[in-house]
This record gives sequence, C-alpha cells and structure tokens, in this order.
Amino acid sequence: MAAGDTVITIVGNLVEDPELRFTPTGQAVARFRIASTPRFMDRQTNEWKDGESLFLTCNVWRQAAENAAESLQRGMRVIVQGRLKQRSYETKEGEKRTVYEVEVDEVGPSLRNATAKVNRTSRQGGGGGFGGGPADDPWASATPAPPAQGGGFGGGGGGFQGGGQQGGAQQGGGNDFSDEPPF
Amino acid sequence: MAAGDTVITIVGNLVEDPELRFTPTGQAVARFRIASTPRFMDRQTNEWKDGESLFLTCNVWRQAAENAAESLQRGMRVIVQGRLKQRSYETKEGEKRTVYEVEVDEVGPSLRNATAKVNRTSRQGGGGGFGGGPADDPWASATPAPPAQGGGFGGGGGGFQGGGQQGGAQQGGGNDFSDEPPF
Amino acid sequence: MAAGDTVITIVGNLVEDPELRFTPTGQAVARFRIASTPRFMDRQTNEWKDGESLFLTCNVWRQAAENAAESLQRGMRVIVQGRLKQRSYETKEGEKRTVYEVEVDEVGPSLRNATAKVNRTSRQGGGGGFGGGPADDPWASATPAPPAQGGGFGGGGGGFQGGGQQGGAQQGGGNDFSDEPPF
Amino acid sequence: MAAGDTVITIVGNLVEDPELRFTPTGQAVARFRIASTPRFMDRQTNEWKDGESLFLTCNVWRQAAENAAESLQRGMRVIVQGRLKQRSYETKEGEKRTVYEVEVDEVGPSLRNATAKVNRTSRQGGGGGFGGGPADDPWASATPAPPAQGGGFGGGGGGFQGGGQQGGAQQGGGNDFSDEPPF
DNA sequence: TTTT
DNA sequence: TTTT
Repeated sequence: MAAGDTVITIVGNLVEDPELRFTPTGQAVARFRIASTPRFMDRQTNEWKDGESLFLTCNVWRQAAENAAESLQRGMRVIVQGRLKQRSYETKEGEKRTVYEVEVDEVGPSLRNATAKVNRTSRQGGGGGFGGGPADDPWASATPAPPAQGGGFGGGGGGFQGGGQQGGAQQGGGNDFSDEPPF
Repeated sequence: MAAGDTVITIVGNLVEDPELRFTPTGQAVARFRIASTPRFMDRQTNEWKDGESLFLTCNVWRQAAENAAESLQRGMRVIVQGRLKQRSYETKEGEKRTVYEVEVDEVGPSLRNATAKVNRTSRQGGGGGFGGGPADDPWASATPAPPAQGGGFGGGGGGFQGGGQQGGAQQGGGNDFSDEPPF
Repeated sequence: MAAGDTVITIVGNLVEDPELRFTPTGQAVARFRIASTPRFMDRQTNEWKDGESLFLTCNVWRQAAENAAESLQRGMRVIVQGRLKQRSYETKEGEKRTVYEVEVDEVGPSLRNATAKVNRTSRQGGGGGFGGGPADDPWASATPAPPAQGGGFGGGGGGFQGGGQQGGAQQGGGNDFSDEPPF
Repeated sequence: MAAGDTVITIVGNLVEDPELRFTPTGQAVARFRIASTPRFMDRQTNEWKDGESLFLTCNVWRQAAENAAESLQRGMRVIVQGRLKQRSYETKEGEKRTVYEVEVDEVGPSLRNATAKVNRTSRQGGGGGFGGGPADDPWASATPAPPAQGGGFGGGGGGFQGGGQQGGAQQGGGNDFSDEPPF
C-alpha cells in the first residue's frame, strides 16, 4: 500500500454478481458493486429505518478475484477493505467524468449472512456435502438454541440464501440483553 | 454503534479455533484471537519480511458468533471490523490489569485464503457437495479458467486448507504487472 | 506504511501534556496518552451517557513531534491516525507484559475544541495576538456571524480552553435540525 | 452515527479555502474540498513519487464549521474523519449525477503542517502574540531544540505557510534511523 | 442502474 | 500463550 492511501472498510450487499476478467498478461480481476445501507433509530417512532445507500464499485485482483467470482453473489453481505481511488475519463461526448472505486485489499463474505459458511478441513465433516447434517451439527445441540434448521443443510444442497433478514436491528449490536460476556 | 467509538478493521490469522459460549440468557458469543502480521519490503535485501505481529482478542455475538464457531478455524485469514475496547480487571493477586479487545461488528473469512469459499445458492451448483479436493480445483490451475464449471466440485471432500501461502508478497497488491483493469 | 498494518483513527482528549524526547541520533519523538470516550443514547432515560474510555499511548515522530509538544496540551481533543502496535517487555520482576501503542502518522487538534485555531497567514489578522477572550469571540455569538472580521482577535489573550464540554451530544451529528445543506 | 455508516479518514490538503454558509435555521456549515495524494516508492528509480490524487468534498457542521472557516485555508494539510455519503441530483439538462461527499465528524489541521499551531493557554507562553515569523521559529531549526523556550513566540507575525513541503518522504514514517523510542 |  |  502506498503511504497516504485513503483506506476504507465497507460492509454492504452485492448489487450484482461479480464479473471476472483477465488482463492481457493473464491477471485475474473481479469487479463488483456493493450497496452499503446504514440503519438508524428513528427517535420519533422508535423504529429502525434504512438510510440512503452508498454504492461503490470494487476491484479485486488475483487469487482473491477468482475466489470472489466463485463464491460471492448478488445479495450477499460482504466486508471489503481497500483503498479509495478516483478515476477520471471522458465520455464519448467529450465530457469529463470521475468515478470513485475501491481497490480491494481484502474481501470476504460476512458471517452475518444467513448461513454463510466456509468449508473447514475435512476433519470437520464426516459426510458428504457441506455444512454437515443435522446429526453432527453442533448448532443443533439442544442447549443454547440452534439457529433454526429443520432437516436442512444436509448434503447435496444449496445452503446459502443470500438475502434473508441479516443485518437487522442488531447492527453494531453486541449485548442487547445486557448479558455479560461469559469468558 | 455508540458515537465516538474507535472503529478498527483488522486482517489476520486465527491463532486458535474460536470458542463459543452462551450467556445466561442464551445469547451466543464467540471469542477468538487473531494475529495480524505486517509485511514490509526490506530495502537492503529487496525481500519481503514479516514485521511484529499484533495480537488481538475478538468477541462476536449472536448469529455471527455461531457462524464463526462453525466456519472459522485456527490458521484462517479473516477480516474483522469492530470497536476497540479496553477492559480492566484485577488479578487474583490484586493487581490491576487492562486488556484490549475488539467488539466485532462484522467478521468474515478472507477470500485470500487458499480456497475459502462460501456456499452459493443451489441454483448455482448442480451436484452434491462443496469444496472439492485440490485435484479438481480450478483455482489451482495457472491458466485463467472460467469461474463456472461443469461437473466440478463434486462431493465428499474437505476443501479448505487453512494456512498455505496466502498473504504473500502480493499484500496490498493489485496490479503488479502494470496491467490495465480490463473493464 | 507496511502492508498489513492495522490502521486506526482515534479521537480523544489528551490525558496529559505530550512529552518530548530525542533519540541518540537527534530524532524528535513525542509521546502522549489519549482517552477516547464514546457516548451513547440511553434509550430508557433518553439521555446521552458516557461509555467506558479507551486509553491509548501515542508516539509521534519528527516535525510533528515537535509541533505536538508545542501545541497540544492536556485536555485538548485531538484526531490521531496511525498504526496499532504491540510492544512486549519484561517487568523488573521478570513478568512479561504487553502494551498496545499507536505509531502516529498524523495528529491534529480537533476543530471541535472550544476555540482551537491555527494561525492563518498574516493577511488574516490585523493586530498582534491570537485567540481573543470570550468577550470578543465571534464564535460565542449565537447569530451566524461572518468568520472574518475587522479589528478582532486582538492581543494578549489566552484563547484555548482545553477540556470543557466539547464533544457533547452533537457527536456524529451534523444535521440535527434537519436543515438542508445550503450548498 | 448511524449503524452501518461507512467511516472514512482522509488526510490531504485543502484545495480551496473553506466556504461557510448557514442554513435557514442558522446552523453553520462549512464545505471544503481536499486532495489526498498518496506517495509510493518507485522501485526502479528508488525515488518517492506522487500517485493520483483523490479529491473529496467535505461538509462540517456547527462549531467545527465556524472554526474550520476561521482556521483552515487552502493548502493546509488536514485530517478528516467522517462518513462517506453519496448524493444524487439532476443537472439542469436533466441528467442524473451522483457525487460522493464526506459528512465530517472531526477535522483538524495536521501537525505535519509547516508550523501549524494551536494556541495553548496563556500560562504557556510568556509573551504576546502567536505564530512567530520564520526567523525565530524554533521548528525551523534543524537541531533538536527543547520545546519550552523563554521569551519566544513574540508578536506580529504570520506563521503558517500553507502548502510547502509537508508530507514529504517521511510519510508513514516513524523511525527511519532505526532509533529506539527514548521512552 | 442497484442490495438488504 | 500464539497465526501466516
């Protein structure tokens, strides 16, 4: 990173699937656009409301580009760290325009996504598929309430539902029950 | 988030598996420790060297806690956004100590991880499983392969290799071949 | 900045005057400690309350170190941008301790300080001094007064009151009257 | 601050003097534009070079707005912390445009400015004025001078030279002589 | 142009 | 105490 770069971290949802391309030298680049929507408490109605979204185009390079194209998808919530850049160009009509983009240093799917999971090593899961069946799913444990899954998740199957009610009022959350950290 | 919170974004590797606990009210909390290791170019030898690691304990709550415990693992590279906090306590010997911790707002596995992937919706993949062994891993191929592939990815297999040569010299990278973005 | 450094921006008040020292080679370093106190809206009482302070030691180098020692002072609100570092050492009793410190890249007094001002060029002010007492302080006036004024600013007066009730409820604020930006 | 806001810290130089306005309700707002220019080491020539500047418009409110209008000036280096926002509007020709702006939470002059200083209390300084001309400016001296000085600081003089060679190669600096912190 |  |  160059000294004096404007570092930015954005959390938002993909507005479209990432698009993967390759430079002439074979370098992978993925580009996607995310919408970051702040939520604020309306002090009148005591309800959470959405603020205006911030849209930003992000460019990822190399291995992460390929991974992004593979594993990210419209609707998913992601965390992006990068450097804010400005690019100037001329329209066909000869007008100067300037766009802001993020040169990505790190991206990843937010674990606040419905059931975004990454694969762990094979020692993890016995069976096929992904996620593990209910049987060996530690979340299924009776105690501290499973995050809700019926038969679900079992082998051969989808899993991730982009969308869903992720963020929600819990944003910035933490300890809404004034629980003490049990550590 | 409270006004005036000290927001921090950390990228680093899990030093241990996340530990999941529940508060008396049943709230999930996961805690893990990450090591963030800067790399700098040694101008003498013209080599990349590791700087001193920064270690930080992170606390995640709720759904993300459960997801973290499920999908993160020692060695993985993660992106964490949260608020830096200081906690003071007394040792048994009556000495005051203070620790710094991060109250996590967002975490996710970095897509610079070897083959960190999250599940996409079922419309995505035809077949069964997820992950796929190194042998059929399209990312392993040097040639710019298209992200979508036919049979691929099939069943029974681990997938993620924590560790590996992730970060590497490409840190902060981007466009080392002075390629133009192909967009 | 090394790649992978953990960048942090902290806003807080100096807990003590900066201390200036010089390395054997004559390099200036200033060190000071700041307290960053978040404020949150207590939803029960509908009042702003202070959260737990975060204390952090900051090291500034070179010119900025000298400027800091000269112009910063206990109580002042400052903005600090730097890299979070961990330093390990042994106590005299042989115990290992670790401290977190900020290697400062940029510091400056916050313009939310009571009357923190920096000097402008001489075309600005007619007269001698700087600061001006409360009586002739245009900022004290409720009516939107023009920033530049004739005689003003004259001589022999203190000016800055470190501490005081700066931040206040306006934190993160902006547009509390739902005014439209007049631009 | 709303949850989910995209926090940004920018360091750059004012491209123009701040413009101060007031909303109908009398709320002060200052607006200015800054240029943030990264520097990178050209590994071929082993020289520091300027990267492309990032330009961003910033809006400050209230007291800080008035202070900004008073104390900031074209050319000065400032630190800005705020929230990145997007504003959409239509041109007179009916075209939709979108601009990115920063809603400022904190601003201050960088202490890496040539001689940016803020006033300290009168207990500080013996004499009259503030600022001091270049001639008697202790910061101008190359030798590590003690921060406290006798008569010092005397009257009638400009002081701040906006622009100049601020940033310089020392960006991100710290400890270029591998000096140990003398603390 | 748009996500949740 | 420690990750890559």
